Amino acid sequence: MNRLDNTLLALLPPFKGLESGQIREILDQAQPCRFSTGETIFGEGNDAENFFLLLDGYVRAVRITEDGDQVVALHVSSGQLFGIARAIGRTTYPASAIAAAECVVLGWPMRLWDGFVAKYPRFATETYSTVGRRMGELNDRIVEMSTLHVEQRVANAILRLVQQAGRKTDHGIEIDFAITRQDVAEMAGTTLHTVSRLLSAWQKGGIVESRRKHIVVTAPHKLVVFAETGRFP
Amino acid sequence: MNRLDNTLLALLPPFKGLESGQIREILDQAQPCRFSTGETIFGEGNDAENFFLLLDGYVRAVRITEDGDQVVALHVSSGQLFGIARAIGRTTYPASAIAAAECVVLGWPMRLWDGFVAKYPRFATETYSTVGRRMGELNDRIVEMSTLHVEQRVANAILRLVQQAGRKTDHGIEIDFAITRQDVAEMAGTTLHTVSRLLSAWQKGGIVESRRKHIVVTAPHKLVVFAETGRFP
DNA sequence: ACTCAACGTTGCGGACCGACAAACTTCTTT
DNA sequence: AAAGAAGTTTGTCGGTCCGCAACGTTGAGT
Repeated sequence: MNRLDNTLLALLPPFKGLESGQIREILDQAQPCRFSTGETIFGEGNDAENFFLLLDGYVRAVRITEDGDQVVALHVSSGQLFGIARAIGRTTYPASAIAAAECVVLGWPMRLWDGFVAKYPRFATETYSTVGRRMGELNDRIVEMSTLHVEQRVANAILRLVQQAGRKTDHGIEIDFAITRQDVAEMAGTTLHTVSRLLSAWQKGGIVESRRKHIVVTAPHKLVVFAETGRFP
Repeated sequence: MNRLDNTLLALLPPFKGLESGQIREILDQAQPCRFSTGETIFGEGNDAENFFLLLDGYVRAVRITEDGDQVVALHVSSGQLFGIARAIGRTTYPASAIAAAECVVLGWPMRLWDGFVAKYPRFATETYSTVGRRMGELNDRIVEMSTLHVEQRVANAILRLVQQAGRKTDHGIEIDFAITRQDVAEMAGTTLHTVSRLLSAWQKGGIVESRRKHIVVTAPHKLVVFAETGRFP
């Protein structure tokens, strides 16, 4: 079983270019783990005891406010590192990580972090560019929420999902994990009612098709134009 | 002149604990610079040729959308590093940096970055915790914008300013640089009209006092409660 | 097959807040 | 001192979008 992981790992950005001995060493220290949909991998505010690599599946990072509102901070797709609190100088996790689909995960105790950064140059650069990517995404969302209307924000949220978890099908690009209207609402900062209305309207307009917990974007280009301009082409 | 900087630098987190020889070395490579209010230090999207330390003053990081809307990403106060694109794996600046007051700045060419990270341990940890702090702030703002009303968002924006640039006066805590209603609006994702109305109302309620380009929070605690609950105590 | 819970849809009323407009104040410039 | 620019205040109007409510649909468990 570990043999599969071995070749797999060597292809991923953080460990690319390493010799098989080093890969073996990394794997020996890793704790492989499975999580089923909805399971919590770690909780907001917990001590950051481990850092993780997502081998397969999707992970959602969520934050919860005092009065119970959830906000989706980001989605992690396979091949990415997560729980890397240490990379931003934190000792606790800034958000909860919840499996958005069946997940296969490798975890390492945080005490190995400094060694990884020192020994594997790609690991360091990859973590920092991961942080940069996520920071850029947060920034973009703030700009969106400051300047755009709900319709456009929902469009952007769905486009972001498509980018991170899009899978081509006959009808268009499908989001590769179960996602509810409520989830989309928590990404765009609105209510499930509004999301439902918008998806219904877009379905009539031939932009998306959606069934329960599934969203397929049938006309991605039109959605992009709408997200940017607020009008359909 | 450099002697002053010498002792000054040794007190700041990134360079704390260094010997005077090392400080001298760092200073020799630095380009000191002044910027007056409103001047651009670097522009969004530009090649990240330098990284900076703010010795005195305040810097605003802003992003501009295609259709001309400005959004304030964050404020930098003295003693902090900025323009540290490299720390998040970027080769371009993600936002423009504009002097929000008279600024004194040290700049280093980005090619020195890796050396700094390797040679000065505090520099590395400090940059990553700076990134973490800013990321946390972005996250908080997203949560706010997703869940709170404009009134509360403006309150939070002002409290954030107070925290980063508050100066005690006889009447309360004053924001230490010139700031317009428009600026606050760009922080909270609203319009200057709404900010004006809110400040007027709060002034009548004895929470703030504001003149042209100046804001003094006279009852910080009340504002905190309002920011959290949406009601005045 | 039936039950129940989770998820989704739709209509309606109204609060919130942005857009437009106009006047006023403060500061800078010449 | 006068003119002008920049910043602020205040009012009115109307659209967006949220909350509430009720109902419909899908799927999982027994």
